[in-house]
Amino acid sequence: MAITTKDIALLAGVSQSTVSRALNNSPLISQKTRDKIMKIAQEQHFQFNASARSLSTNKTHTVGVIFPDDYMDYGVNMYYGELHSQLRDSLEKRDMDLIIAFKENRYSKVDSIQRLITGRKVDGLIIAHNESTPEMLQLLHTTQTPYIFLHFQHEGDSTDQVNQVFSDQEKGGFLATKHLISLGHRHIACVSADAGHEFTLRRDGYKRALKECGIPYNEDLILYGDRTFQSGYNLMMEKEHLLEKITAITAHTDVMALGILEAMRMKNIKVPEQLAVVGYDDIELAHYFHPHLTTIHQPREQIASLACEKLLDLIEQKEPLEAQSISLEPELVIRESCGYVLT
Amino acid sequence: MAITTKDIALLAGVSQSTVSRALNNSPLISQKTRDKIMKIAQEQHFQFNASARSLSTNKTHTVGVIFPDDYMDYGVNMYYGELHSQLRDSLEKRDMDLIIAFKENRYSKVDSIQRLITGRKVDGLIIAHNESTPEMLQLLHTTQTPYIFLHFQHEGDSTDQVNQVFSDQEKGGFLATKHLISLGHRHIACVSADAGHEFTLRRDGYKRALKECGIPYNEDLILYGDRTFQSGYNLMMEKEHLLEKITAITAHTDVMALGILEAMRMKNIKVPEQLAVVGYDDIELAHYFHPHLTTIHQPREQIASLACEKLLDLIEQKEPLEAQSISLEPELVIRESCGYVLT
DNA sequence: CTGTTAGCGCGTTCAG
DNA sequence: CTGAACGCGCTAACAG
Repeated sequence: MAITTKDIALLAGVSQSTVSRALNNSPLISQKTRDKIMKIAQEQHFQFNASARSLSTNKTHTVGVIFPDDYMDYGVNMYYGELHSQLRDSLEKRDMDLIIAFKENRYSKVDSIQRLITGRKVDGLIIAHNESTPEMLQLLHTTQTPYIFLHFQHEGDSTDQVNQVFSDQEKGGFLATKHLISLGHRHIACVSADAGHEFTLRRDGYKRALKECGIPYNEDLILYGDRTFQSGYNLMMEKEHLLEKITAITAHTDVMALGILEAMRMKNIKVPEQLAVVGYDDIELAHYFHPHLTTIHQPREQIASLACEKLLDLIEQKEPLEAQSISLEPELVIRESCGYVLT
Repeated sequence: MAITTKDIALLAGVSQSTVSRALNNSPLISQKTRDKIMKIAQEQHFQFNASARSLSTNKTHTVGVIFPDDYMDYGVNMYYGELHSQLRDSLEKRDMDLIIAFKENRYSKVDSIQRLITGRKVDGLIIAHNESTPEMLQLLHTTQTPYIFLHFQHEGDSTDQVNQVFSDQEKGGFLATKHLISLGHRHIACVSADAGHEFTLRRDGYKRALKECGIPYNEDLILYGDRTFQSGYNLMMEKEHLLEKITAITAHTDVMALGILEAMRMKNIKVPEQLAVVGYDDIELAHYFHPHLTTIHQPREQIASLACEKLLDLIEQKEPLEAQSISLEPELVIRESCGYVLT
C-alpha cells in the first residue's frame, strides 16, 4: 500500500488533519510542525491519493479533450498533433492531467462527454470536434461544466453563448483565393472537402474573393475530396479536362495540395509555371517538398494555448465568466507554389 | 449536483447498498427491484462518481500512456499516431480511459510515472519511451503496478523480467540491407540516427547483412541524421562526394528516406535507376510519393494491441503473470524505390 | 434477497 | 495552532 496522510500523522506524532494542513500549505500551522511533516512526506515519497482527494474536493485535476473520430487519419493527425503539443505545455504549467477521448465509445456507444462529466472524471472539457448537439450543450450548461470548443466554430444561433476559440475559416479561404487573383489568375479551381462547416466557410471565402474581383463563379471548378493526399492526387489524375480550363488551384488542405503537386509531377506539369497551387493549414510537411507550398497558416499555437488558458480559468473561477467566442486570424504564407508573378 | 446512489435509493424506497448491487449486476437481488432501480437510474442519467468508486475499489478504469518528449515531432508523430489509434480501439473495448502523459512535467520536473502510480490515477501504464531507469523499474515492481513497455526494447541484463512488446529492430535493419544486396548493390550507405538503442540495433542489422554477404564494412558510409525529413535532405545535399561511391541507401526512418528522395529530385538523380533507397517504418506517407517507398514495415497494429491486451490482462489478474517479452517480426515491403533488378 | 455498518483517504468544520 | 469527528459516494462484509 501507498503511504497516506494517516501514516504520516503516526510517524510525526500529530493528527491526520494536521498533516493535511501541512501538505496543503494551510496558514493554520506552525513552521516547526510543518517542516517535520514535510520532511517525512519527502522521505516516504508521499503522494496524495487522487481519488480520495477528488471525492472531497470535487476537483480531479484533469481535463478531457474530445477529438473527432478521424483524429488519427493522416493529415488530420498532422494538424491535431500540433494542437496536442501546445495543450501539453499549458497543462503542465498548471499541473493538470489529460484524458483523451473520442466522441463516443464505438462499442458501448456511450457518449464520452456525458460519461466524463457526470462520472466526474474531469474538471473541464476541450471539445475539438464539430458535432455539437443541443443536448450536449444542454448537459454542459446544466452541469455547469467548464468547456471550450477548440478549432471548430460553433454553428447555430446562440453562437455568442458558447466558449470557443477558432480561426476564421472564411477569411482563410478568401486570402488564398485573393492571392491567386492578385497574381493574375482568373480561372481558379477549388479543391475542397465535404467534411463539415469549416470547409463550407473556406468555400464561402473563395466565392467572396471571386465576387469582389468580378470573376464569375463557376460551380464546376469546385471539387470535393476527403481531405487526404490520395483524394487530392486522384482528383487531379481523373479530371483531365479540368486542367485545361484553369491556371490555379486553391486546395483546402495542405495534404490535398501535396497530392495535387504529386499528380502534377506525374503529368509533367510544372508548378508554379503552368499551375499555381495554394494549400491550407501550413503543416510542417508543407515546406519540405519542392516547390515549397504557399499556404494559409492557422494559428494553432495560439488557438490551443488560448483555449487551454481560458478553460483553466473557467475551472479555477467559482462563478462562470461570460461565454466568449474568440476568432483568430489566419495568415497567408507565401512560398514557392504560386510563383511571384504571372504574365 | 449529480445524482448519487443514495438519491436513487430514496426514490426507489430501498437502501443505498441495494442500489449499488443493482447497478453492479450483483446476483444477490431480485429481478423486480433491480428493474425498478435500473429504470430510475436511466431516467436520472445516473453515472457512478468515478472518484468514489476508485476510492473503494482501488480501480480507476484508466490507463496511462507515457510518451517520449519528442512524441509530437514530425515523423515521430506519424508513427505514434498509428499506435495511438490502435490503443484507442483496445481501450474502448474494455471501457478504459486514457491519460496521456510525458516522461516528466517540464515545469515542476516531477516524474509522471511516479505521480500517476503513487497518486493512484491509473490502473496501469503503457510506457512508450526508451529511458527506463532502474529506479523506475524498482518503483513499478514494489508498487506492483501493471505496466508494459511499448515499442522500445528494454536494454539491460534483466531483459526477460520486464513486460514488453516491440519489433525486432536488428532484423529490420538486416532485411533492408539484405534486400539491397540481393538486388546487386555492394556500396550501400546507411542513413541512421543517433537517437537511441533502436537505431543502434538497426545499424547492427545493417552490419550483419554486409558481413554475411562478404561485403566489407565501411564506417564512412554510415551517416547520422536526427530522424527528420530535413536531416535526410540536408545530409544528401551536403555530402556530394558520397553519392559517387554508392548505389544504394538504407534510411532508418521513412521521413528521412523521403527527404533523401526529395534531395535526389533536386539533384536530378533518378531513383531507383541511379540510386536505390529503402526506408524504415512504413508510415502511410511512404506510399504516396513517387517512387513509392520500399521500406520495413513495423507491425504497429499488433504491437499496440498486444501491449494493450497484455496490460489489461495484468490489470484484471489478481496475481501477477510472468513477465513477458514479446518480439515481433518486421517485414520488408517492396514498392518502387529500389527497382526490382540491377544490372 | 435486503438493510446496516464500516471503511477507502482526504478536506473541513468545530472545539479547544 | 492542533485534534476529534464527520462526510464525500461507493463497495463490501455482516446480519437478518
